[in-house]
Amino acid sequence: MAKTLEAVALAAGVSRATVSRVVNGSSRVTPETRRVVEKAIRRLAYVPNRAARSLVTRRTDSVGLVIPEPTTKLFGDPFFPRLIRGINAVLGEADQLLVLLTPQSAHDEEQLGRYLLSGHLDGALLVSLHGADPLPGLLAERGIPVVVGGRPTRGISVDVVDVDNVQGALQAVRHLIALGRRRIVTVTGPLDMTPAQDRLTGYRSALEEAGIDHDPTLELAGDFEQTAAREAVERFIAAGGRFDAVFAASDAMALGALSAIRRADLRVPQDIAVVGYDDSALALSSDPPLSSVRQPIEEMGREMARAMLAQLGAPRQVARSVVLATELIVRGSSGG
Amino acid sequence: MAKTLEAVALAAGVSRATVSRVVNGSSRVTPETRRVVEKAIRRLAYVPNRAARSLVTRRTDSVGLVIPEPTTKLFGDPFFPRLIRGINAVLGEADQLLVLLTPQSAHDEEQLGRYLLSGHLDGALLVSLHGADPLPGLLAERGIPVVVGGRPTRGISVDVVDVDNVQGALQAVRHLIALGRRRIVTVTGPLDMTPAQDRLTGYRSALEEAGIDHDPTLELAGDFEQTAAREAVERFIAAGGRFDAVFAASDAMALGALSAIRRADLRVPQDIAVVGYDDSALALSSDPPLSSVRQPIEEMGREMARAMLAQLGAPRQVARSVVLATELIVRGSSGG
DNA sequence: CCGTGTTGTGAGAGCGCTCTCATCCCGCCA
DNA sequence: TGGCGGGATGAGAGCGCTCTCACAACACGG
Repeated sequence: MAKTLEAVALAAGVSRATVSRVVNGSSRVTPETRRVVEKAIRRLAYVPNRAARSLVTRRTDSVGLVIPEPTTKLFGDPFFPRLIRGINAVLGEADQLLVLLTPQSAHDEEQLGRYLLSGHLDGALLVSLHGADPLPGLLAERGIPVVVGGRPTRGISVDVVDVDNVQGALQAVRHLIALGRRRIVTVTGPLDMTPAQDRLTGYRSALEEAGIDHDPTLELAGDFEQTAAREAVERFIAAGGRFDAVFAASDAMALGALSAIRRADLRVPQDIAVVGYDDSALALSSDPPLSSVRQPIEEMGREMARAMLAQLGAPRQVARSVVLATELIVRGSSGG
Repeated sequence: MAKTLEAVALAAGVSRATVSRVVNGSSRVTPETRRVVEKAIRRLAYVPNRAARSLVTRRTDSVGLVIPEPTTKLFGDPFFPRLIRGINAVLGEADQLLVLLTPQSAHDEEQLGRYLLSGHLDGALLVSLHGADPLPGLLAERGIPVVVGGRPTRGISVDVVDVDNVQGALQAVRHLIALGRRRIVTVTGPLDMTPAQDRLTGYRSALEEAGIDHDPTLELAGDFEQTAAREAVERFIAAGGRFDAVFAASDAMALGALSAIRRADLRVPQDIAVVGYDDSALALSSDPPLSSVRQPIEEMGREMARAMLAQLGAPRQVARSVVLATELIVRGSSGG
């Protein structure tokens, strides 16, 4: 039953220490001894006891992925599965476990802070925090390795892996401009979130570099959800707004725009070209299918895990920041 | 730094054993002693060392959630976040951690088997396995607590939490029948998966109880994806098939049907009423919005966690099976 | 007043592992 | 041939906790 180091040592005719050395792949062991030990390990199907190891090394070989409640709601789509796949692909190779933490209240979050602080987990991956979440700062301060996915509002000094939202929006709007569109409406996300801000910035830059005058009435406020976007576009049309394209900061909002446009008896893409953001399942299922900006979610997961491993390996250096490129997928809604 | 039991004992003027008793909420401690110890614990912000505890109790207080690769692809939508929220809500209260395992190959899966077997995790939650995955049987055999989400094909004796797919389909088709529809097409999922089978069963039962003759040509084979469904319905129409409603076993397929119907210049819901399954984001965003069967995903997570805790608490009894009810959400696509 | 039972508390032995030292062995140079 | 350096191995001490057992203290019946 109990496969212990001891048992392996006995079987291989060496000491515990030697087996330990072999298991940990470390240095000074004769090739021959190593072979013998490895055979014994295989024969006994020995697997090290994580708890015992943790007890002495003071590492748990597991990192937490913190998904705050609001986030859970926001992300539909295969965001999480993909992110997690990416994270686990890298973590798995390093023999690290991924522990899922889903604080559902401020109280939970506080508890979670203490939890992490007390060394139950080697580090924490935080995704898409809202505005001024104190968690990353708190943890980083105490020396807990932290990697944040998505740029947090506050300029805290932690490792960040982000998708280039500015570039994504830039690509989308450039595409519309290349199609000859000039009056391009954008529907933004909630502007207290950095992705929303960045996408708006990208939109503006694209217009600017094309020498198109900035017209604030073309910037409609949305919240990443479909309904508000539809209403915003309806209001815009009702107010007599002229436009020949829409760049929505999410696919759901693009669908909202689509339905407003259709009600106004305008055609997509002939009259109005539409581009969304996320390249979600929605994009493919809409009619016409939505041109959209694809984000490398899985890669983001991998980068987060890599950053974490780096921090675990080496004492904390300067905070690094990785920004991943996006890709514009052109489909029917922008006339291809 | 090191908040140990010892330190608390010292501070409270008692022995380690007594502190341990207090921490584990167990029996025989004078109320007064307990008070003193609790105060010391609070003052020192003591948190038990999980590794040390595991080492002696042989329990890790964490359970694994196994998400096989294919599953990851299949589930879009907030399926995972919701499931995980449900699981963690219950697990968290019992101070159990959720560890995410995402085997990406058969090799990984084998490794995972050994992993679980070697006592690194107290139990495993498995979701939506394909056909004859040997994992649940293997683990259950070795006495590892296992809870499967979604009924596996093989009749293995493990705890199962499932959503009532038969009932869901029944609700959907009854609704169509109540609307006066008689020639109801169904687009099925891949029939090697139990949800697909069950939904087909529900469809047939509904027809039968309404005394509508079973017509196999109305059962179109799909794969839960949009494209195949659209093509299937297109072929059906091209072949001169008559119908006045569609029940699709997934929202994505319902959208596929929708687009085929539209191309044939038929109106939804006037000519053809459509009902989907999953009540995903797709359902809301489609035009018209899709009537769809909603599944209690979060509740499913909670039930899975509860079943797991029950197994962890008591030695293995007879396998239990929990089936959760679904709810039909009626929207525009079936004419309200 | 002693024996017995009951209850709260303490002492101490590990759980399986890592890691520091000490030890041993071997080759090599003087 | 003796001494020495260096590399491979073993012995042993914990890591922080739980849990068994022994013990102390007290109540109570005979």
